[in-house]
Amino acid sequence: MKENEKDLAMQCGCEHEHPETVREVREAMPDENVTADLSDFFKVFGDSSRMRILFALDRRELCVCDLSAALSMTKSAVSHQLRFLRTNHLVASRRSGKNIFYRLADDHVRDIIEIAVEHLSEEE
Amino acid sequence: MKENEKDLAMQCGCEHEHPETVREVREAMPDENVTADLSDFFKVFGDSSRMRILFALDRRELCVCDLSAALSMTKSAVSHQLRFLRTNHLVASRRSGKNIFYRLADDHVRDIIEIAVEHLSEEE
DNA sequence: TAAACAGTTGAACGGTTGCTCAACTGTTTG
DNA sequence: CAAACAGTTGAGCAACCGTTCAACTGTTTA
Repeated sequence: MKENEKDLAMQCGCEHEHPETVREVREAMPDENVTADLSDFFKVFGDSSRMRILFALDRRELCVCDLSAALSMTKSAVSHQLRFLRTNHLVASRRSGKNIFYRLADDHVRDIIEIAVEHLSEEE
Repeated sequence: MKENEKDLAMQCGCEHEHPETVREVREAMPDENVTADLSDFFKVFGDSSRMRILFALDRRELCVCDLSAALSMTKSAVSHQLRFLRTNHLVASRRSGKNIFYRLADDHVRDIIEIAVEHLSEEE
């Protein structure tokens, strides 16, 4: 067993895995920043309150107050989630008098949800 | 103000939102089960360890030991995450002797990640 | 059949997260 | 300018989640 193969083996406290395979997969792995950014992005969709907000905004532009009424959430809770969504560039806003209207920021949201619906409908 | 409009207004402790809008959005909202299933699905992608596992398996079928070596995680941690992924039908497995090999279950994984990468690359 | 290895599982812990509450900013209206 | 309304924010709390650890199952091999 070569030195670098032994190193790889050390990683899991497991002595008999397949070193060639491990090295190949390791080298093909994207940078940790990339996978972290990706999972952070999906985290945004991974909450049912945010998902419901996205569905509502998919229908039409809405102010915080109407959103909170439509979803039966407090304005505060909605606002917290909207900030999250805004930070992740999924929604955009404009002020109109006392109201701030939110809308979906781009079409990726619709695309991604569409594929997810497809996947779920195929699950048995 | 009609009775049902007052009801909607009560929902957010806010008296002056736009009742027509609120009702329209409410009626168009998918069932709570649907949004819950969707967010549960995305939750699976919302963790960097699972994301890295998916990238590794996208490259090739792998046993738990090799996965854990390639990602520098304990076998236990990998196994817990694989169970999560299996429950959500994102990976499938086969036993071969002492090893259990995992692979991606279908192509939706690749599609979804592709769109996410696209979205992230457009963010400024 | 006993030892060695691959993988799974459940409990426990520490960190994260989503909500509530209360205080705040900013805009409009009297 | 003061009151009323729309929305934001930060602290605090409870629930959730990912890891570790140790004990376990199941397969192969000597």
